[in-house]
Amino acid sequence: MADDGRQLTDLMRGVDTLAPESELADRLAAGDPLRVKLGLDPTAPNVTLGWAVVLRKLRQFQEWGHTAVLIVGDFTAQVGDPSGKSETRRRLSEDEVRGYAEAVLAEFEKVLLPEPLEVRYNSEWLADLDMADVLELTSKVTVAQMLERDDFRKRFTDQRPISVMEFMYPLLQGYDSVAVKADIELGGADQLWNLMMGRVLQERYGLRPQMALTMPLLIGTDGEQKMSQSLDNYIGVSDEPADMFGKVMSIPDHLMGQWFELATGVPTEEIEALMAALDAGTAHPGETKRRLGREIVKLYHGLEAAPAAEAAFDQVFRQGGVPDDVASIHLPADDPVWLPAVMADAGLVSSNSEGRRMVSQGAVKVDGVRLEDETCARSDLVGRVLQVGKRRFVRLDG
RNA sequence: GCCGGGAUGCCCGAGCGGCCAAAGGGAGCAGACUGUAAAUCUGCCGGCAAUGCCUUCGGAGGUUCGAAUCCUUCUCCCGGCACCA
Repeated sequence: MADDGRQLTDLMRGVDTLAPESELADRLAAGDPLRVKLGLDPTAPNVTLGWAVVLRKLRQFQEWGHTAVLIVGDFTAQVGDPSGKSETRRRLSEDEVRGYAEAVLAEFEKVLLPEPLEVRYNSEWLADLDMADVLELTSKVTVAQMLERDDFRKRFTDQRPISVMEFMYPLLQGYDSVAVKADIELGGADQLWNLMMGRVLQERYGLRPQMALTMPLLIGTDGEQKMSQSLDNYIGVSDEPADMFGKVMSIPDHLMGQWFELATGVPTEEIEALMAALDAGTAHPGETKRRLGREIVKLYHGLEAAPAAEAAFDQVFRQGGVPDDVASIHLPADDPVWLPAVMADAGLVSSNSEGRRMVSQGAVKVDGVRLEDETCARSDLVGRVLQVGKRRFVRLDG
């Protein structure tokens, strides 16, 4: 196969860890399509760019003809993956999980190819395990092996609680690999240990053990922590183009390299050139970041959406203007009008007090003119745009 | 089961009878600066049309002129020890 080299290079782009390292090349050379497993726990309703890093890797495998085996962890979501967490995670109800699963799957389809794709719910096999099966499963792994995992060991030595149920999580995830006979499993960098557990279990169940391939964790818009919905530092793949672009523009500069690499399809050599230009000072960071924003918007909303998103962004931020699609509200009949209440009613601020603070801090503008007083003649407001801070707008109707 | 420790605002955390809407930090918001960002500086950060008033310190009672602070009780969490057909 003349393509083997190219295929391997392509598949290895951005990869954090591949274990065992040499096996993938051999398997690709053998020419059989691989069963590529990716498990997702529907614990939140959106798909973030962080998730998309792994998803897009899965898509790459599809593009080379391998089968994507998507495991919806409807069962495991109710256990809760403790990976990287310092404490026991809240358990989700069945209804929550089902709702999330549907929402998340719909978003996944935007990234993955329809073929070859296999979607499986892990309750299919996990819900039917009886006690004998469970004992069998638990007999395959020792407590010492469990405690090799960093977060478990840490909690153990710190004398913080670890429930036995949490020990079950990696076993169940690993059992998924047994059930679907995965050849390779993808995941975020924090999943490596869990993926290796799948490998161990497959071997003990007499199957060919899977490979593990992890992607680095995308840092969130705060520039500090991994992107996640619970930290609210994320961009969702379904975010509106303008919103998506704006959020990209707000990331710290030092994230650009990683984001180009992991969140766009820009070729590696080109990214290197971009980064080199930044280091050399020959490229403007702002311009480079705009490129990043366009690339990301393009990926999820199409080619035409990118320039439009950028223009909308400029209108608001660069020119301090007003976006095109501003919601309208009706002013109360009073005259003069007391603005704090209007802002609170419109949801621009959380309370009248907050509104008053905004006025006193000079954050409130009417048609771009800073407001000095909380009250304002009605005639000066009708038909104008009320702005709070940089990005909250509302049009005032009579 | 026994012994001990704990529950404070979005989070962490001080307070231990009045000076407490509650220190400090983080997060967040706003303003200045900028590249839009980061960094930095400044301000805000329970509610109320407001020099005051109202609701907050796990729940319910009580003591007191006065309680986040003291007492009783309940709920929940944590640790240690014991027990385990």
